[in-house]
Amino acid sequence: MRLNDLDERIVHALAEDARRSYADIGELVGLSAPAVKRRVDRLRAEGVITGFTVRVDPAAMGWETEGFIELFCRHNTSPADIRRGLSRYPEVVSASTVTGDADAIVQVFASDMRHFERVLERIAGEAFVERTKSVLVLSPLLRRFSSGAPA
Amino acid sequence: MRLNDLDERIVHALAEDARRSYADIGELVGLSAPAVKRRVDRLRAEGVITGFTVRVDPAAMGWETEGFIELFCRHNTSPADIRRGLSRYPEVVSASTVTGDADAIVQVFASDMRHFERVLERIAGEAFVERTKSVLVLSPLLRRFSSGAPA
DNA sequence: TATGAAAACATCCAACG
DNA sequence: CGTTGGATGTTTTCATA
Repeated sequence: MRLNDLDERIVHALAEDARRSYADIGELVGLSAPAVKRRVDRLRAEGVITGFTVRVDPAAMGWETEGFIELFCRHNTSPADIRRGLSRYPEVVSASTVTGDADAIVQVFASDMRHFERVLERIAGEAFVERTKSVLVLSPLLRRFSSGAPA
Repeated sequence: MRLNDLDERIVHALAEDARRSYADIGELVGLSAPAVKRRVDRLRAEGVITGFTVRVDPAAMGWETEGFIELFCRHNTSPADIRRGLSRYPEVVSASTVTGDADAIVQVFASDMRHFERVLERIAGEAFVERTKSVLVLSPLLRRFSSGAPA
């Protein structure tokens, strides 16, 4: 499922502003509005574009505290187990299994330090978790694309 | 800059589908289309909503390889220096200064391992970088919200 | 200060060439 | 893929609470 240059430029335009009109995008990439719509529809059908979402200032949503939690899991813990365990936490915005010492890296948004600590303790108490190591975000420097499935 | 219940429900509706019409959202939250638009306009003006973007399957974009790079920087490196240095890499999708041993955590998408390695070497060669430590993502388990400023 | 109704305007999208 | 035109959505104006 390879994208050509036109598709990439359309996706890029949508990444910058997903509410931009098809006519605007068409002007940008040299296509008519319906042609752009047809490509966007095709990209959605193919699963390249999985949806449209809003970019939000976390602080404004009351999420003042952000951090990463490294998970060291018990033996015989599958990625699916981790996923299932973590999906119940609304504070978890992203999680991945990784190479290296830790088994997974989990990104968490919390309202404040107390909230973050409470989430950390609950995650550390999960049956499949052996120990954790966490770092707090001081300043978010860059936040670019959005990917994957909705909440 | 506190949000009331109505604002939160509007933001939530947009987070699920940013191209949903104002009339649809209005029906959902019990407002007319113009009332929803005015609130969205206000949220944008206040910086709560920073934009609208598309959710993309990274693999479909040709980004098969994902990883985190911990940055250990030279003394007197400011967050702005790191931001400036990293913003030139299109492969960098997120970066934050953090507590703990490392100074910053950088999330990178690359087309394959060779590409990832090339980016890693170039970042490690930046003047402000002393050393790096990186892990590769094995499986992305969860990907939820989008936040922050556009590219 | 915030709302809804309505009108003017823009965009979308299915049909056709 | 582009053009067309009726349907749908957006945005301004206006009156009201």
